[in-house]
Amino acid sequence: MSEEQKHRDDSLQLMVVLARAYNWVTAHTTREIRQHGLNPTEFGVLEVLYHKGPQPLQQIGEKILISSGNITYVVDKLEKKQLLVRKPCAEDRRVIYAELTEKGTKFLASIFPSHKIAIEQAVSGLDPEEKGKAIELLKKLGRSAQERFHK
Amino acid sequence: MSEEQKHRDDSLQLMVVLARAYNWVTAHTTREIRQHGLNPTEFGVLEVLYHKGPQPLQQIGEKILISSGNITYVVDKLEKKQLLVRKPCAEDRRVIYAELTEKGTKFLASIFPSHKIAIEQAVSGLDPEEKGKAIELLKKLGRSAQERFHK
DNA sequence: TATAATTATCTTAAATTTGAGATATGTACC
DNA sequence: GGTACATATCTCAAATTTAAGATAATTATA
Repeated sequence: MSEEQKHRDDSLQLMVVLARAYNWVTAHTTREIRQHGLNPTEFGVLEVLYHKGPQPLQQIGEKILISSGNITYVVDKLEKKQLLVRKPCAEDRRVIYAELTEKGTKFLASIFPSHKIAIEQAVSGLDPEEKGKAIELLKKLGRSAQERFHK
Repeated sequence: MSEEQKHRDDSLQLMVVLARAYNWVTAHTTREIRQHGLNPTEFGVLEVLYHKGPQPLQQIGEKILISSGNITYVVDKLEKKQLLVRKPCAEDRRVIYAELTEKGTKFLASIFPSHKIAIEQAVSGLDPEEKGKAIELLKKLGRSAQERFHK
């Protein structure tokens, strides 16, 4: 196959290996998360709040790419579990913040170490230098794919 | 931050940028797929059959990482749409193959070009050399994550 | 100010996915 | 042959997710 031909199929192959890598890496983290009684979406919401502080529901949904209906559903569940609370925004009364409770913060702090270990195990096939290169490329890829996605 | 500390967080960051890249790249392909009246899982099944030929249901599920119940459901839908047929295996009567119909093959052939364009658009933020490097790293990452995942 | 357009959240029904277990078949071993 | 274990598909209920539209609040514009 010519160099030309090789390049013509690169995008397709990149898509394939990206999907495969994502699926198998998340297989590790999903199993770990479920062991703590959460599903991946619930964990995603808690993780955003844990690292970024209180966030409007809307913005949480944007960060983890789920629908508005799903955000309502998941936040309801987490509120029932008393891991977070809803706080109406005083400046803009359409907006509602989600904020971790003390219980939620402690819970996240308690499961994060094993979550991190699961990730390290999942990606340990790359050495530090390769990880650095992969981070650089994936950052660029993700950023550009987002920019090129027009509603 | 020390080099040591930087490396300690590499795995976490790799996970983050991998998820972000995957989510935004698939946002492109998912929209494209839905325009043809399919959901991503249905497309995934058809794509496997299109590229690999008739496959036992079990093996389709393994390739695209979905549950056995889901495979039955999706194959039912595709069979109703007359895009594929079930074919019992003569050698092993537990096994059922899925095989594209002529309609299914033609359909895939008709949507694949625009699917490919959507992918090319999604990953066009990387130049050919970067794509090659990313493919190499993601291939290694996916393979090792799969190997390290023990049931 | 009034009107229109936009935004954030929620509601509801339908679609999708999973998980547990049922059924039937195949394989290994005694 | 018979028994235990493994495998492939399917069934069914419950969990999750989406899509469309309702409601309320905000912003932009005439």
